[in-house]
Amino acid sequence: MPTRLPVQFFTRDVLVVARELLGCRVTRAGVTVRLTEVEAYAGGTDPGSHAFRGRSPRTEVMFGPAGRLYVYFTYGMHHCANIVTGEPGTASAVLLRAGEVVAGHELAAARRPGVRERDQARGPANLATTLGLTRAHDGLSLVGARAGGRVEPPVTPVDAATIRTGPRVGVSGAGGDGSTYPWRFWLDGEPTVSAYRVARTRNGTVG
DNA sequence: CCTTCGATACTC
DNA sequence: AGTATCGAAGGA
Repeated sequence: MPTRLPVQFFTRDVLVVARELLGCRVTRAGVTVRLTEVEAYAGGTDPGSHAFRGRSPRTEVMFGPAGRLYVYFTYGMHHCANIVTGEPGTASAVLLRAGEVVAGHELAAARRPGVRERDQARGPANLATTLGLTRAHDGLSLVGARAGGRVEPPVTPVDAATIRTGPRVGVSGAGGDGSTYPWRFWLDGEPTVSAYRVARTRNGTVG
């Protein structure tokens, strides 16, 4: 039996959970990814969070129990996956930004044909695709008996000295300076960590 | 390696 | 109108 992380792991402060998720293995739909990069979003108190402006049909899952997936659709074509954290009502979550495929390579390759193995789950939308996640899986639990996937602790413990932090990617500051907290966590030296991109606003559009 | 930029449709 | 992105194209 795999050693699945219990709901109590996720029902803690989002910054603690985000840091400890590094090196953990997420399994879903036949593919296992070892997480190398994540970001924390602190719900209603965080201008960078989708939940900052309160409840909506899209963000409903974030307000519920920990250990469930919050999957959103963005840029007209991409899905990104989060794991809900904290007590119900806090609406905090950890965005899964990148990982290394460690099992289910054939299925992963079928979902993203023609890409190098390193890039299979490099970037949040690529990771979601590799795990077969769409809006249809919003609310899917990774804990408990009815789970539709699982999260396991690292096989070999993560060396704390390799953990890095920095500003979150693509959070442009639309909510003000507060959206640039250093709440991105990654493992130094991992080739699967996504390239940092500065937020870019579309120009040339006239309303 | 780096940079810029278009695709695309949901959300508020 | 803005977006928690990606991949192609072109330059160094």
